[in-house]
Amino acid sequence: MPERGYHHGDLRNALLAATRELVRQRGARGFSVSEAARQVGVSSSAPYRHFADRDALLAATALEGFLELEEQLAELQALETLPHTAAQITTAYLRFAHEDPARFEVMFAHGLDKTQHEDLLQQTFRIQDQLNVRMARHLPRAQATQRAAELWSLAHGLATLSIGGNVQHVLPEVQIGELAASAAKAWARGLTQRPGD
Amino acid sequence: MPERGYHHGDLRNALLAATRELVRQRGARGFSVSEAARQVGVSSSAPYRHFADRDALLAATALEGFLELEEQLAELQALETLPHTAAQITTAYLRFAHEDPARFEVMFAHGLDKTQHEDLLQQTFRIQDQLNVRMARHLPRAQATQRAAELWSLAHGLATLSIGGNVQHVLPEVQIGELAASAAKAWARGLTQRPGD
DNA sequence: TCTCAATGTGAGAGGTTTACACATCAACCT
DNA sequence: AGGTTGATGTGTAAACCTCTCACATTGAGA
Repeated sequence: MPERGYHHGDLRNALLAATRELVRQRGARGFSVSEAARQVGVSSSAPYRHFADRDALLAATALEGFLELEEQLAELQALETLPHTAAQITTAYLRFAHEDPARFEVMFAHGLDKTQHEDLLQQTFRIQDQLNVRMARHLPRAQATQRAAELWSLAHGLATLSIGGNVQHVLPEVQIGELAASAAKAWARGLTQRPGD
Repeated sequence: MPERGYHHGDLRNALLAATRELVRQRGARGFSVSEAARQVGVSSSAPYRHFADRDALLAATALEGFLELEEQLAELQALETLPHTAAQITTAYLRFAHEDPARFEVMFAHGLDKTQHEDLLQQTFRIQDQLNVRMARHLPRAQATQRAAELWSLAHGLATLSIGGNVQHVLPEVQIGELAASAAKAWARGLTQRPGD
């Protein structure tokens, strides 16, 4: 590891990396700007040159998470039927959440006012769009947006409850992935059955 | 307001009330034990006679939330069909979440390790039971538990995304309640259509 | 070469959590 | 009555954290 001079050179990115790791270890609540600075080897006030405050640093790591989520959704290959597509998206979402639960929590922590962080809001829209496009392949255009929101809700609920350990204790034997696929397929089948009502 | 002597008399409850109000105002993150103590009129170390630490105080208010949620679910009258039941439960859940979003967040904050707070876990089970019973009215017994978890996930996802403002910005015109009912009914219809697969 | 804008440092103000020794008081036991 | 005691509140203080501000350092461009 190269000795560094007075200036770090890439502090912003180094802080983001340290933050992600710290959040992973100690959780969103346990994380502190000071410790991130310490880990990177700068003074505890240095981070404030790059991030307005603690929340801004967390928001920036949340943004990275949203970008990654968009990528992972984009990589999914299109499937034939709506039920399969719904199950595919749901399980992918679940996988992402389980990869780094603490960061996933940061991404949706209500503490971060998304209206204060325009970029976060934008990225949220792009993910919605991902889902819209995929729904539009199997549904009338007029329905797509609402249905996409429904699917997202289903996936998100599965993810958060599962991460929080609320499902495992009740259904230890069932794989959460199977449950997700089953719920998504049921929802999808129900859509095509009686579009009205 | 009566002058109080050296002892408060009902500090535990007073703290719970103050905590709920503070969490409602400043959010879970903005809440501090000190401020709750100040508000109640005791020294900042007094709360630790009643709660092991900050998290314990939050866990206790979360528990109150879970008890209230169980009550509200218990009050729902049984309906004829599965789709109607699913929609009814989902909208009730949503209503509860919107009543006090910050407390709802505290209830499911991953920061609180439910395995550390046995009572929280227990109450979670009782809510699952509520749903199980209602599902069992319309489905084979063997399915009920899993289906209840699916329904809970759907409702929970709708609630968290809606609270976080992730749905409103995408679908400003659609009432979140309608979206919830629609999703729940679709899911329910899909269940009865082709139980297998 | 000189200057300046960006970036890092150190000190410090003000807030928080929590431990600990001590104060107070209601209730209970003689 | 009078004394003891366990529960509950107080005050102090240590260890932390966020964030501000004046100052130091340095690379890059004029």
